[in-house]
Amino acid sequence: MRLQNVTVHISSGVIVSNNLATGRTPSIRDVARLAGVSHQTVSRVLNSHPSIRESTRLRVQQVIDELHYRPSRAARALVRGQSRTIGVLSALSAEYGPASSIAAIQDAARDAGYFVNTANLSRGEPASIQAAVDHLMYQSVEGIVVIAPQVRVIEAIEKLAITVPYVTLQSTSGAGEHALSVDQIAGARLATRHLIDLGHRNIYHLAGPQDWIEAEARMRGFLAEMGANDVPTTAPILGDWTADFGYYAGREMLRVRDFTAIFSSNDQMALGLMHAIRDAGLNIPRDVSIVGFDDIPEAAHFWPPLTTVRQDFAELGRRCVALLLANITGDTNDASSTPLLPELVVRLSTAAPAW
Amino acid sequence: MRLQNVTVHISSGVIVSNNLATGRTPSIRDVARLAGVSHQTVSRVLNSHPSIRESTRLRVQQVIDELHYRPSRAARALVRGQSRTIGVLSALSAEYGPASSIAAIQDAARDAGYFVNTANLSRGEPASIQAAVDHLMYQSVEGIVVIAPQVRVIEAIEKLAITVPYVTLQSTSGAGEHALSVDQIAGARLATRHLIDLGHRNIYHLAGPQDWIEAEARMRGFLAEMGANDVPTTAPILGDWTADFGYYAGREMLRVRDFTAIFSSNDQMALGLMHAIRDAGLNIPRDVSIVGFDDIPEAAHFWPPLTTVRQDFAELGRRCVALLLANITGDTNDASSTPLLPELVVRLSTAAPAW
DNA sequence: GTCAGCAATGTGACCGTTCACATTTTGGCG
DNA sequence: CGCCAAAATGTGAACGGTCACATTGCTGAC
Repeated sequence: MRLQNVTVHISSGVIVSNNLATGRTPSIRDVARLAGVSHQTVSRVLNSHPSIRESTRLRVQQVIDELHYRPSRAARALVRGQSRTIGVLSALSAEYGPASSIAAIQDAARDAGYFVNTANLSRGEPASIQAAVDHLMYQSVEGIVVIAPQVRVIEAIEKLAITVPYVTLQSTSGAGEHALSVDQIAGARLATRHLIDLGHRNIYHLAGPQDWIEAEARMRGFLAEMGANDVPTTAPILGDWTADFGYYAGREMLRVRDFTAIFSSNDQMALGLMHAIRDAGLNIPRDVSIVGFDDIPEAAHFWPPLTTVRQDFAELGRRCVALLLANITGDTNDASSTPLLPELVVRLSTAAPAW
Repeated sequence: MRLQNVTVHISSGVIVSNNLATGRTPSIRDVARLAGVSHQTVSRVLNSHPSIRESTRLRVQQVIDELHYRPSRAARALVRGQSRTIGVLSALSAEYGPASSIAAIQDAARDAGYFVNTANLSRGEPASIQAAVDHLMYQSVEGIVVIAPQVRVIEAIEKLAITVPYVTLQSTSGAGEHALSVDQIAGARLATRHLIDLGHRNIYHLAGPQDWIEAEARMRGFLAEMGANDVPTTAPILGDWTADFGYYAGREMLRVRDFTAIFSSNDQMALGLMHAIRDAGLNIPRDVSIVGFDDIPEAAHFWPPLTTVRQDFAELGRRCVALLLANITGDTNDASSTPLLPELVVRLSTAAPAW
């Protein structure tokens, strides 16, 4: 299982077979020697330089294949001064949304010839941000994608005066240059408008954690749409994205049953809400309508199937990489121009109010 | 946003301030010059060599801080011949289980001073495995964690004769040396036994995709427990892990309603099943009992809350890294000794059969 | 007072690639 | 058949660390 090196055969000082004398992994000079050319010619073959005779190219390539030679990434990075690596700074990386984006980022980066290194912020935040960024910088990443759109994380990053370009996913704060996101406000307005159109007037909003930028954006969208339709609002409840919280929040809310609909800031909390509402013996959507956000794959099979706002996490991840690479190479920023719009998916958890 | 280099001030050939003459990022020799020591002394400070006078260490450290000097990872990797990077080969990386494990792997690796590079297998499988492994090998990873426990992936990897240690997560195939997993068979037996104990005799099994090792293990556990209790079985249905499939499978199964319980190979499919069963006007658990597998965070809020088998993905990820690093450094394999056992979580989706 | 021995530091080579530049080969044309 | 530009290839020096070994300074035992 661990045969790291090419086997070696030396007999009376003469190298037998065309393997290397030493047990090292082959280098560009080994290839050169065996192919009867200079190391530089091999380098040119590797980088498909135009002025290489086809016959030479073939001969060198053959030796490369025989030796299973791979150029050393370290040596290349050293002399070129670039690592071809981008970093991802992520919180909640086990959640559906971030995980989907990360997967897409990795694919897109790989297609562009880049490597991806991820650092998580799972543990207690304070120094952890600094540590995570350090980890990435030590890896000499050429750029960073931030998928931890909490205000304090963004602030910390700006304070760190990072020396490489970075892009934040999902943040709708003014910073246009290095922020990319699905329009959360538009999505929240879609959801709210849907409830209003159905005839609801007593609508609660179960929001995400206060310092999450997207939670705040969804809240703003909710309030804006309510205001635009002259529907009075109560203060949103601040949750933590989990189904557990949704459940307990739902139980609290049901003590005073003065609403006919709830717009939840994500699908998990909506699930918890639905659980609490059913526990109370109420029917969804007859007694209470529920709208979620994200459209996780399970949402279509909740009971009842959840009306929610779909956003394309994968596309977001891809655009993010495009924007970041454009920043790195200095190209024009093509990708972020057209905004990414969320979409309302109407299922069975919403209906006109019974009263 | 992109001030890559230290600013430079030169006046009449004399370097003003203690910055570098060139716009380069500082190297170990720059630090040495400014601290009035040799580059080797700086190297020793960096690697906390014991025989360095405290005063010297302090002086060097100060220059390092002033210059914001960071050792070049590329140069270090080049001369040491090691990258301090491990690769993760993953399929379904957006799913809860794999995503949790990946996050834990990253944390554990970071704590051990390693970097993690992930390659996904999302696209069409055939050449993609080779490409993904190539990607990782080119990154010169020192080891690989495989979280794509499909038979063909494992086979492909073994065929590739990878020159670095690798560990497969979740595979219960005999290969003890580089396989680590929660005991899937035991978990499946727990779930099955639970249904049998409740009095069920007509139990279906909705399995995972055929070539997934863990799907096969759960199926084997199911069959073993059924056999041990002399309960006749029908052929398991092979699914694809998604809630959508669970839904359609459920609809098919309900055409002939000859069962009182279903053991689903994961929670998502169980959710789909429950959806289909309710659509048919049946009650869970009165008419049909359902057991899932994984205990995703949402399972507790399904309707009804899902009885399922919990496995500790995070712990699995951590152990995986421990095992891999032990393999890399040649240490004794401490971590994998005690098996990781899954746990039955009984909620409300199971009950004694009504008939 | 000298010298062994260790602590602290310095010197030069080397890792595997690319870069800038030098040199050789090739082919077309007068 | 010689000449010249362009094509093809070669040469040596970086890149920024670490390694092996050399050197210096200091302490203490005889």
